[in-house]
Amino acid sequence: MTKKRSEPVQRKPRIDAQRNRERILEVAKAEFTRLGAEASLDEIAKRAGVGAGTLYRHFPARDDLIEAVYRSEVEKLAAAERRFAETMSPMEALRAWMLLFVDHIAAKQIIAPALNSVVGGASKLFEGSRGLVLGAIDGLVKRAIKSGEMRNDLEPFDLLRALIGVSHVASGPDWQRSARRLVDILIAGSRTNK
Amino acid sequence: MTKKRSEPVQRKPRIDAQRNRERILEVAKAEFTRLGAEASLDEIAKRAGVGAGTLYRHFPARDDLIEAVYRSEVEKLAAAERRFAETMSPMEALRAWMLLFVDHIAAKQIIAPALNSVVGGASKLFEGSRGLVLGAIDGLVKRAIKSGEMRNDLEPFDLLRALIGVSHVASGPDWQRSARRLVDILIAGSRTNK
Amino acid sequence: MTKKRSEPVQRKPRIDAQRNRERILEVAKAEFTRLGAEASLDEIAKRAGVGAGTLYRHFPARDDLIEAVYRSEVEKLAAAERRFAETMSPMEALRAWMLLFVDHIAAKQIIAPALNSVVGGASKLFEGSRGLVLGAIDGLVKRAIKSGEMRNDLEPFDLLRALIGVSHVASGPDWQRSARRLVDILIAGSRTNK
Amino acid sequence: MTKKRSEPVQRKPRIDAQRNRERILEVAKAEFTRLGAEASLDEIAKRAGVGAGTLYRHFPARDDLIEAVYRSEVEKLAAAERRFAETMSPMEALRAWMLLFVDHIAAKQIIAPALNSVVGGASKLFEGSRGLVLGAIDGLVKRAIKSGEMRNDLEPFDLLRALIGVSHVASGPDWQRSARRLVDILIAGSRTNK
DNA sequence: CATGAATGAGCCTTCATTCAT
DNA sequence: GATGAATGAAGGCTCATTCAT
Repeated sequence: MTKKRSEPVQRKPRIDAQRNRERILEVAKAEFTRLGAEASLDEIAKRAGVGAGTLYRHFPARDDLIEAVYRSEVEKLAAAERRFAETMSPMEALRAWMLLFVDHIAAKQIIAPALNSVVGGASKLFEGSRGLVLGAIDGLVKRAIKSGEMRNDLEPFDLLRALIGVSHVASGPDWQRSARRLVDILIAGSRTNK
Repeated sequence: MTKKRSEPVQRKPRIDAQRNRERILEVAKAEFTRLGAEASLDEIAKRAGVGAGTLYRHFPARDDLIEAVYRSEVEKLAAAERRFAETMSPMEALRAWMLLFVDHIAAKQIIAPALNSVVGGASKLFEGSRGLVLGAIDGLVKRAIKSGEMRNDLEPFDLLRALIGVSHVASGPDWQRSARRLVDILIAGSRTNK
Repeated sequence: MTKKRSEPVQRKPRIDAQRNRERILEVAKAEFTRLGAEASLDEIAKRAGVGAGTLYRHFPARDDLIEAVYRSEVEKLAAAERRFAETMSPMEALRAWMLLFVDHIAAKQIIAPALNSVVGGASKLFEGSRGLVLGAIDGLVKRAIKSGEMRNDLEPFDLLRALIGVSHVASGPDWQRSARRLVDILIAGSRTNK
Repeated sequence: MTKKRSEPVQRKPRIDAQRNRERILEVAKAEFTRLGAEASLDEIAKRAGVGAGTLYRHFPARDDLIEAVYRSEVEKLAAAERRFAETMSPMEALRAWMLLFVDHIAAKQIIAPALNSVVGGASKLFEGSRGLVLGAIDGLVKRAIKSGEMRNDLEPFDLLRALIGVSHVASGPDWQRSARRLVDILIAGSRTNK
């Protein structure tokens, strides 16, 4: 606006905005991972190399930023579900997805709380993307039940809760292997008693 | 000078110190439950009806307060373990304790993180009481393995991690029943494949 | 929102940053003078008509503010030394500068302690500007010695120390004249015994 | 008062009170020396092994404590003056006393400010003991003037101010020798121009 | 007389959010 | 659209002083 107001120049168009948005998201993910959902927005803006105002233009409220970070992760999970369902046996696919979930989501301190409220159904935010995760686990579980390998009294939700719980524990030197063992216990506990 | 507006007059004897300490602990537990470990200490003091300085006299650092709250909970769990082990069958005792754990510890947002670091072994605080929880779960699991009902490849730690995870999820209208189902899945997954 | 109640409206341009900075410095100098280096930063901010945060943006640590105040004073002294050296005889210049030092620096309670640590060489802050004062007194003394009017066993440092001491005493109804007499004693004590 | 109110027991009489008072004074001097006049009274009480209330009983206000510390020092100086005056020549006595002053008073951060206000005549406290120092320096200077060795236009006050100033500078590795040189300059500047 | 618990004002500091440029 | 300065509300913590026992 401070430009000579006659030329319709348009030098720095959307590209810049888009680039900023992405940089912010990237940094935000890292910061939320490091410090949890309370990470300083000022710090995020600074690390992303933008002014505080710019961050606020893109994400008017803290939750908007959290959700954006969260959604990008969730989309990866949903995609994986489709991939696994096509290429693996039902129980294998379930197990693989559960492991991916833990691996991927764990240590990302916002994600677990965010998912938490998804499961709880409490929060307004995340409304949009909750379907993605729920759909994924639901599909996997239903397929496994249909195949007869899994108890039919199992609530997909419960499994999701358990996974979220396990993800919370992501810390300590050995947590990766521990998580793996836990997934296996969950799987074992979910099988039909042949 | 602006006193808590409900009590008549109240002396201020030495017993008050103890009473204050307890009131602070009580309020702190509630606040930590509501808001997590970041709850405002000033607010806690206010709700407990004491000056900020009084809180600091009793608990010079935030961690001291957290630990005190945490320890009082943990002691209840350890006591329960002894009770259960005496009066129930191994698997029953384990299940009962797990349920108690979830019921009791859940929704208390400091506890889970605190236990987390116990499991992770990372934190200096809680050093003192970590043995209590670890001992409890360890005893229960070992007894169940010895009885032949439980897989002998099970790491007590893993179960604790799973419980902590489940506890994290404490929210939503149905979480109590969900937690119960999860515990049963964990138990089922832990049994020997007869 | 509660604005300083005297100014009409005032834009809030970028120039304001500079203006704020200066206002803060001004107030800080006055407050440090009144109360010493422990003056309340909150109070300084309030008197300068800015929010606490603004003060902290400009001077992240108390020492940054102290140093800024200190440096602006010291620069005036260094400038005066150059002026005096050009226009006066050696002993006159020295005396004039000493009087200026006392007049100028005195009653400014941060300055004296700050200079103190300059002389002591102890403090990290002020590192930058210590050269200025040291250089000034050094130049004046060396010139006076060279002229033969001053004892050649005189440590410029000592004179500086004495001046700082005298500056400390700045209070009481008669201190200005007293300081003047002291400077003269110091000068007299520094002359060669013809 | 909470004792059985019939026996006139009197087990812990003045001795204790006196001992406490002295211990407090001792500790206070050390603390004031370490931290200046802002030292924590709580800390002083603690180090003296008494309750905060006890300190307040003996010294109702901070200034009362400061003055008490101050006075005990000042009395030593006054005593020294009498001693020196009897055993030394006028100028020697003056010089010795000045050195003692610097040695003794220096590094005791309350003393200098306290004396400061004595000289300034501003403060109500210290009223009582100001005469002691003033008397000492006055006596020494007058005697030296009378002997013809000292300029008769010298204000004893001025010398005191200078000494206080020099005392302020007490820090840095070399301050003792520097202070000594300064005293000599002052003496030199005070002599009659033979 | 001594004790030490309690109080609460006051200071420092951080940070989300707004807004003029 | 971007920038970054300004704001002000919290919150943490300390400490002088009072007061019940």
